[in-house]
Amino acid sequence: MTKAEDIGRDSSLRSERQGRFERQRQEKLSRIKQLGIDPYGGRYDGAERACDIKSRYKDGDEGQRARCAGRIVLLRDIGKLIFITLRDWSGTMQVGLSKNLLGPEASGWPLAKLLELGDIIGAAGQLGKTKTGEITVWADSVSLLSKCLCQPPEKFHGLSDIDLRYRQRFVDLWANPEVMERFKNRSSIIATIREFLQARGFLEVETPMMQRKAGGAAAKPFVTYHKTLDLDLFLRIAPELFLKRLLVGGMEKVFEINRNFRNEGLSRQHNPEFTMLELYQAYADYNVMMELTEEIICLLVEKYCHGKQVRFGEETIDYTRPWRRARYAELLKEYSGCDIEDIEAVRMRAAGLGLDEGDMDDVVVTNEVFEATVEDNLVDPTFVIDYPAALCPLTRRKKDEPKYAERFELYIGKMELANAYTELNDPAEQYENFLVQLRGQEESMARMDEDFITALKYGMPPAGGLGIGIDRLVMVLTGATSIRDVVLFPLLKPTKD
RNA sequence: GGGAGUGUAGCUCAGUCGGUAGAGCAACGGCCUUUUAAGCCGUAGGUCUUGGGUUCGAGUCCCAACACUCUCACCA
Repeated sequence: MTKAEDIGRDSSLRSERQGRFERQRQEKLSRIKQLGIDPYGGRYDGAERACDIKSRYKDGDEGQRARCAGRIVLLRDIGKLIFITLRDWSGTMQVGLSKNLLGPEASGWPLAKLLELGDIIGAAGQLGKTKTGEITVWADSVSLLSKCLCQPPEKFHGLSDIDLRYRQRFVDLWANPEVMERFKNRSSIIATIREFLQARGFLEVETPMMQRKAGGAAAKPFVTYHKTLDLDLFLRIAPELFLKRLLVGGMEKVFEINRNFRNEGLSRQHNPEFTMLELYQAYADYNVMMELTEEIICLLVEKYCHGKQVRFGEETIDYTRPWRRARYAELLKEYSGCDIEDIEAVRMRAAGLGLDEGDMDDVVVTNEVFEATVEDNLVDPTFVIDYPAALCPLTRRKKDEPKYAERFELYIGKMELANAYTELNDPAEQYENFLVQLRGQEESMARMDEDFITALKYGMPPAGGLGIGIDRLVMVLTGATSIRDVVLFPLLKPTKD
C-alpha cells in the first residue's frame, strides 16, 4: 500500500467515526421531517438583536414581547422545560421553551424536544426574567431555521485546535466569540480609515490586480495567464505604479484598499495575499505622509484600544505622540554601532552577523545589518526616515543630501507597518533608477516599465505616497500576534485527502 | 530548507517507574417546569498519527515517515 492510500484509508476511518454522530443527527432530521416541518426554515422576519432585546427590557413590565434568531450554543433540558442559550452576532439570549407554552402540536413542544446544540432557530414570546434574574424569551412559538448536522465543538473550551480553527473558520467564528469580535473590529477599522480619508477629499479607486509588469515593490510575483490574449500576467505585488498614473491623470488625492500578492514564505507576519492601503496626495511630500499616518493610527488607537499603552504579545506599545522620528543612519549607529559612511565597519559587522557580505553591494550589506540589528528594537511607533537612495528607486532624493531618499518606514511592535515616499516624478531619473540592479538582492524594485516612464513624461505632480499594511495594523490594534488571526481564510497547506 | 515542540474518544485534556486506556463535555437510554459549562442514574464510544525497533511486555523508550505549532532562514 502506498503512503497516499494509507493516509486515505486513515481519513476514511476517521470520517466514519464522525459519521456516527452525523447519522444520529440525520435521524433527528428525519423525525423533524416526519412532523411536517422543513428543517431548513425560510424567511424569518422581525428578529431583534440579542443585545437590543436585553437593553430595552424593563423590569416589571409584563406586556413585553421579543423575537430572536440565532444558533443554539447551550441547551439545558429539564424535562418539561428547556433553557436554550441562543447566539446571534450581537451576543447571547436565553430562550425558555416550556411544554405548557408551546403546546402539543408538532411545531410546538415535539419540535422543541428534538432541538440540539448547533441548530439555528427563531423564537418569539413574552419577555421576562427567571428566578435567577436572567432576561429570557418565554417562547410561545419556535421555528427551526437550519438543522446542524455536524457535532459542534466542546461547549466550554470552544474549538482550540489551531489548524482546525483556520481550516473551519465557519466553526471558529461561532464557537469562539472573541474571534468574531476581532473580525468585526477589523471591518470597522477599515471603515474608519475610509471615512477618515474620504473626509479629507481622497477618492477611492481600484487598479489592476493582474499586471503585465509586477512593479512597485521588491517581491516574487504570482504568475497567471490570459487565454484569449495569449498573455502572461502577474498578480500585483503593489498598486503603486498605477496609482501614480492616476496622479498624472489629474486625480490629486487617491487611495486603494485591496489585496497584494507576494509569492513568498508564510510566517506570523506574512500571508501571501495581504491587504494594503496605498494613498497618494499631489503636491505633498513624505513629511505630510508622516503627519497623516500618525493621525490615522492615533485615531484608531483611541477608538479600538484602551489607553495609549497597548499590550502586544510580550511587549507594551506606547502610542503617545509625538512618535520618534529617527534617521536610518542614526538608528544604524545606535543599534549596530556602525557609522553608515564607514562601509568597512559595516561589512565587518555583517560578517560578524554571519552574512555573506562579499556578494553584496554596499547599500545591500548596510540594509542587511540594519534589519538584523535595528528592527527588533522598534517596539514603540518609530518613523525610520531618510533611507539610502540606492534602496529606493521610486523615491525622490533629498535636495541637499542626494545619497539619501525622502522615504520613511513606520515600525510598530517590531513590524514594518507603513512605507512612504516623496514620490520621484522626474522621468529621466526614474528611467536611470530602473536600470540599476543591486548585487545581493534576490528581488529588485527596479523593473523597467516603459509605459510608466511615458506617464511620467507627461508630468506627474510632486506628491507624497503612503502604504499601510492593514493586516499588521489590525494585529497591533487587536492584540493578535499572528496574521492568521486577522485574515479570515489564511493560506494553508492543503490536507492530503 | 535548519532547529525545537506537539500528535491519546467527535471536542477539551489526563495518563506516575515501561505492566495492556481515563476524565469532563458531546452522543444514546432514563428522571426532572427556573437552568446558567444545569444536575442525577445508566449505556456506548479507542489500530493511543503511521511504520519499524528494543523488551517477557510500549500510549510511555529508540529510529523513521506524516501532520500541525513555534522558531531560524527567506520575505528591500
